[in-house]
Amino acid sequence: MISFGGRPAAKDLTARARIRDAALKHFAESGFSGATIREIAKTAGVSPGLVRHHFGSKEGLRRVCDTYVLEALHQFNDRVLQEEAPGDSPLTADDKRALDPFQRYLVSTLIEESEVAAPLFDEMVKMIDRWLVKADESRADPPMVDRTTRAALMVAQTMGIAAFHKHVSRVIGMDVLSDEGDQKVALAMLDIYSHNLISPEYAASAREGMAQTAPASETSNDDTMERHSDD
Amino acid sequence: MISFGGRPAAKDLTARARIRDAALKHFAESGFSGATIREIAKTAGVSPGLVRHHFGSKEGLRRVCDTYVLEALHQFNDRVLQEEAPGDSPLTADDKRALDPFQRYLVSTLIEESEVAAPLFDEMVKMIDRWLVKADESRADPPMVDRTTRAALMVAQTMGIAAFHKHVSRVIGMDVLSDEGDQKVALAMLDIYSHNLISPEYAASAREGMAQTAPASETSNDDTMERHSDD
DNA sequence: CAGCCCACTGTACGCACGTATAGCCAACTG
DNA sequence: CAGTTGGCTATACGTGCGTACAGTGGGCTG
Repeated sequence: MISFGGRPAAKDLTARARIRDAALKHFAESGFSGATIREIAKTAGVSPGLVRHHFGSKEGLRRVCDTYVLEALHQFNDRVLQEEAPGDSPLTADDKRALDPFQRYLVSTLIEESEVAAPLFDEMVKMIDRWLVKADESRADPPMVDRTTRAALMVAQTMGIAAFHKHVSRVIGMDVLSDEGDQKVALAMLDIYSHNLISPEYAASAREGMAQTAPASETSNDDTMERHSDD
Repeated sequence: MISFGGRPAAKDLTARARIRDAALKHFAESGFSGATIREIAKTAGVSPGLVRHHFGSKEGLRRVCDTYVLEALHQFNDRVLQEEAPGDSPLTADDKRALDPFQRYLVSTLIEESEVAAPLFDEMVKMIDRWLVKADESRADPPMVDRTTRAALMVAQTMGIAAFHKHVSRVIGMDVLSDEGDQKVALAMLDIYSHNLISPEYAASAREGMAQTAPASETSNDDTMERHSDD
């Protein structure tokens, strides 16, 4: 069982564990390519050579960190699903708090494509999908698109808040990772998800409008980034 | 005026413009640190030395690209605000399509902190905020949090879809950048934003519950990433 | 035509990185 | 006590990067 809260003092950890923890920290803050073995070793209080000794290569170290986080998320997922409908919200405040340490690592992992990025994302989709099942029960009209698509988009949206938390913090004037900011974010999410930002009537008409204008894909998707004016 | 659609043939561009376009492309795909001057020069069909000749340094090249995109977004924003309530949706399909080439660049710029990252984000917040004004008019109860906070979170969410579009595409089984996938995403967003994923009753009770458990910030936000179990 | 400017190239320097390897030292084993 | 194992360090190698700089050729100006 991977513990989220308790932990032995840093000095009591195995050098291997200290390296892994340092790597989790650096990968989360700087990404995989941005982090360096030398800095990770310095944080762990060991020599760079020892990193290679224990993990073979930087890629090997990444693999260990990835599976560690994947396992943690998987256990967390199981625990949430086991509780079986604790309320109406997808996550309690405590649950969100427990995931905080891993959020930035998840973001970095998902953006730079590693092997476990897909399983990690799918695991989160599974979580939201499960929650959408219940949410769909209390709606009158059938959903416009399948549940999985909506779940995937909501996961991407949620991770977006974590990815750009620095900008969000700056705009709202408080750190979203602090208790105060987290509460404000939670309130905002409650508000957003409990109110229709688009009226159902307009959504219906917009759907029909879309069905007319674009019944099928027509244009080729060439490299759109090379379109700019000259000087 | 920066053109979004029309562009001269690649060979007719100034070498300087070709370098800038190549940089926009590489920065968008690989990020600033991931992109290399050598590869950018190769794409532009020039020598690496010419890049330095025209832009001074890699940082100077970034600065030019940043202001270019910032200007484009600013013009786009002005144009949208000028149209004054074209409908109920924040962006039309054509508008979204016009922003597509810059989305990945925006994501990369926002994640790696550059000087214009904050202005870019703020510009987008301004867009959503403006749209929220109208959305707030047609709701009965007062919002739980200020409009700016909700706007910032919605921007982060929206950018999250762009940031993780690869994973979303994999899960939903079609490229979200294609016409087909884009339409599906648009439909899903219409559905999500036109339905209450959380009942207002639960949201209200959850708000009161939160007010009790955490009336003020109490714990310090120490480094939460160093909490793990030993081996 | 002489002189100059400037876009542009080729080569080289210094640096930081991941990686490789030889060796040290404490702990365990017979 | 001799021998071996394994955690650990120090040093060095190769590579790719941003950067620097000398040089070149075409077009403009006087």
